[in-house]
Amino acid sequence: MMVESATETIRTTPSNQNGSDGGGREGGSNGDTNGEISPVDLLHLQQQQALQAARQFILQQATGLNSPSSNEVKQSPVQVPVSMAMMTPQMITPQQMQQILSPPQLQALLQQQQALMLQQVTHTLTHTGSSQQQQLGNKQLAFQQQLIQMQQLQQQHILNLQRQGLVSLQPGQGAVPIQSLQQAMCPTDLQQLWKDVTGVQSTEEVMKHEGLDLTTNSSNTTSYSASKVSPQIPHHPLPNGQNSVHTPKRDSSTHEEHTASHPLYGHGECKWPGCEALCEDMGQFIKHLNSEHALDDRSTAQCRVQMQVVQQLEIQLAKESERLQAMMTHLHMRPSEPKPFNQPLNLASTMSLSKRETEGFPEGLPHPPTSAATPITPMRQGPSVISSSSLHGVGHIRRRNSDKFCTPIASELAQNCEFYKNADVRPPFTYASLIRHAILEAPDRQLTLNEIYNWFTRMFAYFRRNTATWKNAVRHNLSLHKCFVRVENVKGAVWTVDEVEYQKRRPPKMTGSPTLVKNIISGLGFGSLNASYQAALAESSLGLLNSTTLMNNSTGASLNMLHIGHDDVSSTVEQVNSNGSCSPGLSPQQYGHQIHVKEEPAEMEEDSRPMSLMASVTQNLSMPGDERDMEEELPTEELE
DNA sequence: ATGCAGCTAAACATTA
DNA sequence: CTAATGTTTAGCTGCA
Repeated sequence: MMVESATETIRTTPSNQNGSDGGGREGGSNGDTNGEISPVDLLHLQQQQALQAARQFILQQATGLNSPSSNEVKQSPVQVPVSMAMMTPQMITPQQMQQILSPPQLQALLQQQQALMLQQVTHTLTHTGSSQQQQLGNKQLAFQQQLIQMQQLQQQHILNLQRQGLVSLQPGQGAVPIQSLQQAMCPTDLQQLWKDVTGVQSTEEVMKHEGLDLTTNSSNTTSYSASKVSPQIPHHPLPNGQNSVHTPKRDSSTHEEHTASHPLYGHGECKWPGCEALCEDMGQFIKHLNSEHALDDRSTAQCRVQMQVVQQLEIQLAKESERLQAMMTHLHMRPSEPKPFNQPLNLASTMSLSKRETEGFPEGLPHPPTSAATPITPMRQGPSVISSSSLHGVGHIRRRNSDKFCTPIASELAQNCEFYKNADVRPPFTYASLIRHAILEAPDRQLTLNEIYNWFTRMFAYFRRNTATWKNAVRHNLSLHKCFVRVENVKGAVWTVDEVEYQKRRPPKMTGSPTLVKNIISGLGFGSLNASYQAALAESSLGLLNSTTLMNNSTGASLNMLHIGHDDVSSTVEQVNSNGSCSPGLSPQQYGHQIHVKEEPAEMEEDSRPMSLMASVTQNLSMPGDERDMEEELPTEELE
């Protein structure tokens, strides 16, 4: 989900755009052909083309141009009342617009454009002969409906963004810093906005002209290729597409544009999709534009197709961006940030895969790629993103290790708290460890069953589904494990943790052998990298370890290895962990009781999160101890 | 091969 | 009676 991290997305986008721009420009400047346009360039160019066309329309209409001549005027931004948008010259690129406008402003812009168009339509209608009034009236009606649809669409989009946490703005809200906008909105979102605009415009055009019904608005389901091939387009789609590509906005922005440039005109050719008509000069082009590409069914259809193209490309871009994020996540591993997203996801998923899930459940697989979808989602992933893996819920993941000793779930959780809250990823802890953690976090170290349930759902997105299953498991664990003591209370029964029993559960585990770390690393199987990492490890730098972990995560094999290592390690370090890190991430409430930690050995989830690993490692390292410590720390728990 | 630990599922009892 | 809460048993899987 989606969730994707906005940041990453954003980052990606710019780069893509830039890259495309750069490429596009060069190629585009030539105007030529296209021989080898990369998908990105294509996307970029087409989007720009569509956007510009849309912008033009708005401007034109705003200026009152029903007449052809007015079209020519398009270049002057002039008159448009009000909004920045209006003030914005055509030449401004979407990116620029994005930078200039804050989310609220963008929204306002869209609304204004719509309103403006509506007004114009109305105006036009008013001045039209009575004979046509009826017809126009119908058109107007249709147009208005379309506008409404567009608005709804936009609102919906904005809401989605807000929901995803990508955008915090609210329609009426004050201006938002540009930066926030950029951060808040992922490229696709911005594109979507533009798309909406474009769509509106096209719609308007249509309306203006013949009353076509653009019912299509946005709903086209056709695929990119399909749309391109769509019968509606008389011209040669393919060539056009390419041309269009070439016509990058950049052209417009460049020198040519200033004087007499038109987004749809470049290198002496009409860049209208499917049209390669040669035009000696701007005047001729304008003429051609008005005669050949006036508002009619065909143009409308082409516009729609273009919209679809843009849409498809946006989707593609989003996917690629997600992939990139996932890749970066694996390779970069940002140590410090708690962002759950990245690593945790991967880790968790990977871990599970490596372990058992692989066999039975697909959980692991989907993650990497999917996770991105979230989105990110965040939130997505995400959110959502992540979700895929967890869905199965079923699988048992095993956590093996951790439970055995107590674990420093706290630190883990603390670090990846947000991640688990948003990502539909199964936590790598055992039910027992989670329950214990929940209880210990409570102010009085006791919780009712329902409160435990609530904690699970609050802390883990994963436990917001399949409630029957995990709740049953929770009850089962409470009853089964002696460490959970049921205490009759005035209000009813509450559950407490008997630390002694809990620790008894698992024997102090094995001692970590000094070699563990080494094994782990080697297990990861990094070639040369390993060497360096190992060296780093030698130095006992946690950071390195973290990275290593991440790296591992990326590869299944490595994961397994890692996993193993953890198990071994699992034992003791908890104290360290508990002391330090645990609480940080936890919510205030949770905070309270981390103290206990000491008692338990620190276990970490095995496989799971790199973060935790890192943390633990760090702790261990920090200690005078050696590998042994490491081992202990490494332990991870899985839960399932 | 065996035992342990953990997970899921389900049956059943008790209580609110 | 229903739903929530507890208890217990069974079958599986992974790991040591």
